[in-house]
Amino acid sequence: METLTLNPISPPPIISSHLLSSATTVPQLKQIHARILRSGLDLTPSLLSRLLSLPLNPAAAPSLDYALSVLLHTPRPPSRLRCRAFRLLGPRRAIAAYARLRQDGVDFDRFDFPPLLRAAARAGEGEGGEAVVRETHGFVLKTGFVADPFVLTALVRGYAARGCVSDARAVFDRMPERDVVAWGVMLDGWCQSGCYSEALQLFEEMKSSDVAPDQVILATVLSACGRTGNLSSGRAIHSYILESGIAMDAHLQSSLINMYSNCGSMDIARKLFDEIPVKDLVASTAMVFGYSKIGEIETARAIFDEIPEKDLVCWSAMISGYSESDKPGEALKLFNEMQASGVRPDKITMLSVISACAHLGAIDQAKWIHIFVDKNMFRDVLMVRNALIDMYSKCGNLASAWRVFEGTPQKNVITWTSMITGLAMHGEGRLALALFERMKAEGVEPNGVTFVGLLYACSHTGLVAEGRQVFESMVHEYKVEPKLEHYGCVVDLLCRAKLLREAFELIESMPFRPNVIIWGSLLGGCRVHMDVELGEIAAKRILELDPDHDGAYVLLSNIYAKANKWDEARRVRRLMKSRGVSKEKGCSWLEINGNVHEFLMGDESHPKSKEIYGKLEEIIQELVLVGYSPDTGSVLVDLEEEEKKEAVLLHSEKLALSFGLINSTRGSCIRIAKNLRVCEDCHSFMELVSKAFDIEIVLRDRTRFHQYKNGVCSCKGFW
DNA sequence: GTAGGGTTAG
Repeated sequence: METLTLNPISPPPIISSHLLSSATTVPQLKQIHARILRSGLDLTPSLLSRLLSLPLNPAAAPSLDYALSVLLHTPRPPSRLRCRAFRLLGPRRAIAAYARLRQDGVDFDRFDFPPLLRAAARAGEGEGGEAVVRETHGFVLKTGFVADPFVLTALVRGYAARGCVSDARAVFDRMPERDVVAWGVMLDGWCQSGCYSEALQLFEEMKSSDVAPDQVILATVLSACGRTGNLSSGRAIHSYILESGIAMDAHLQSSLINMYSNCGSMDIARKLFDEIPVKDLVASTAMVFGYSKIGEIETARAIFDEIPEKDLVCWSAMISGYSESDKPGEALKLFNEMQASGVRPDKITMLSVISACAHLGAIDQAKWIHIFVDKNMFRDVLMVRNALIDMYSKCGNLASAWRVFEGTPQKNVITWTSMITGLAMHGEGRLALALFERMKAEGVEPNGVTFVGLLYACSHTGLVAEGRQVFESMVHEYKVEPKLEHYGCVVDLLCRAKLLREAFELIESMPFRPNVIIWGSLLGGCRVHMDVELGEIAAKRILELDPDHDGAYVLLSNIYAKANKWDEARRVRRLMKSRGVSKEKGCSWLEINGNVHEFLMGDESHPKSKEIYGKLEEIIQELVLVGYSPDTGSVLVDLEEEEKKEAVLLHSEKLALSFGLINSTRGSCIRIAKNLRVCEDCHSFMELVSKAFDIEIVLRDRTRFHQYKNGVCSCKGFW
C-alpha cells in the first residue's frame, strides 16, 4: 500500500490544503483524516470534497462506507457535496445518508432530488426506495418552487422504477412542461411495468402534442410493439418514421428489425437486415432470436456464426434458441463454447442454460449446473432458484426441487407455481393442492399459470371434484380469466376420468375456438376409454385445423383397430400415407455417467447395439415367465401380428432400458426421457421390469413422469 | 430518456 510521509511536527495549516489535494487514494485520505482529528481543526468539508472527487469504485464497499461516515460527520454539508454523495454512494447508502440529513434538518434543494431519486429508483427490495420517492414528492408539493422539470422527470422515473406506474403517470400529467426526455421516461415507465398498450397509447398522445418523437422514443415504442407481438402498430410506426423523415440511425434500424423479428415477420426483418451495409451486433442478435422463434434454428445459427465479436447477449440468444427448439444438448454445448471464448454468463444466460438442462432431463448435467450456479454467485438470485426448481422436477428429482424450494426465503408466484407444477408432473396432486393452501396463507397471489399447474395436478391424479373446484375458485374468487389452456386442463381432467361426453360439451360451450391440443385431449381420452363416435369427431376437427397432424391419424387408427374396425383403421392409414404424413419418430434419452445416449425406434447405431439387443432378448424371456405378452394396440403400420409384436419390442424406451440395465446394478435407478407419450405396452413392460430386476425406473414422457417401483407406476393409470 | 438475450404453462 502506498503511504504518505507525514512530518509529525508540521503545523496544522499545511495539513489542510496541500496534503488533502495531493491525496489520490482512500487509504492516504484516511491517514490525513487521522491527522486532522488530532489537530483539532474541523476540515471535514474539505476532506469530504476531496474524497468524493476520487475515483471511488462502486464495488468497493469499504471506501463507500468510509465516504458515508465522513458525510455523516460533516455538519450541514453543502448542496454540491450532498448531490455528489447521492450519486456516488450507491442506493442503500444514499438513502441512509438522506434519512440522516433530513433528521439533522438539512434544507434540501432542487439539486438534491434528481440524484437522490435515481438512487431510490435503483434501490433493492426493502431498502426504502419507494418511501424516498413519496417523501420527495411531498417536498415538491409543499414547496412549489422545487417543481422544476428535472425534479418532476426524476419523480416520474422514481415512481415508475418502484412499480408505482400510475403515480408516475399522475406526476407526468401535472407537469407544466414536458420535454422529449420526460415523455421518454414515462414511456419507458409503462414498458418496464409491462403495460405496453398504455405505452402505445402514450405515444399516440405524444404525436398530437407539441413535442416531436425522436429516435429514442421510437426505439422504445417499437420495442413495446415487439414484446406484445403487435405487428399492426409496429408497421404503423414504421410508416410514421418514413413519412416524418426522421433520420434512420443504427439504433432505430435495429429496433425495427427487432420489432419484425419479435412479431415473426422474418421476411421483412431479413429485407431490412440485408439493407444494412455493416451488420450491427444488436440487429444480428434480433435476427438470431427471430429465426429461433419460428423454428429456423439453422438459419439463426448461420447468422450467429457470422457475428465477428460475439457478446454475452448474442450468445444467450443462441443458447436460448437451441433450448427452446428442442435441442437442449446443442444449448449446453454452446454454453461451454461461450465460456471457452472468455465470455462470462450472467443470470439471464443461466436461466436459458438451466432451462436447457430441464428439457434434456439429464440429472448429472443438472447437478453440474447447480454447482456452477453456486460457484458463480447466482445462488441467491430468485429467478435462478425458480429455474432450478423446475429443472430438478423435470429431471425427475423431486427431492432436490423441494430442497431448493424450501431454501428460498422470499418466494414469488413463480417459485410456488414451479413447485406446484413439479409435484403435479410427478403425480403428487394432493401435495400440489396442499402447497397451494400454504401459498395462499403466505399471501402470494396466484396467476393464470398457477391454475394451469393446479388443474394439471388434479387431472394427473384423477381428482375430478377438486379440479372443478379449482376452476370455480379461479374464476370467481381470484378473478383470473380462464384462457384456452385452462379449458384444456379441464377437458383433460374430464377425459381422464372417462367423462368424455361432458368434456365434449365443455369444448362446444367454451368461449374460445378449440385448438388441436384441446381436441387432442378428447381424442386421447376416446382412445383410452374407447369411444369411437366422439373419437371420430375429435380427429376430424383436428385434421380440419391441421391436416398434417400425425397424432390424430395415429390415435384414430388405434381406436378403430381396438374396436375391431379393421377396414376403417386401414382407410385412415392409407389416407395418412397418401397425404404424405409420417408419424414422429419415437426417441428416448438415457444418461449414464454424465453422457447422454440417444435411441430411436429400432435403432442399431449405438456402438453397443449388439449387446443392447441381446439384453432386450433376455429381459423379454424373463418377463414372459411372469405372463408378459406384447400389446400391439399402438402399432400403426399394416403388418402381420408377429411383425407388430416385433415393432412394439423395438420402441426406443425399451432399447434405452436395456442399455440402462446393462450399466446398472440391482437396487439402483434408471432415468429415461422420451419425446412422445409412452405406449401402453412399454408402460406395463417398465412396471414388470422394475419388479423382476429390482430396479427403479423414472421415465419422463411428453407430459409427465412415471416412476416404476416394485411393479407399480406412480401415475396410477392417469396418463 | 436510448435498440438485442430471461425463470412457471402450452
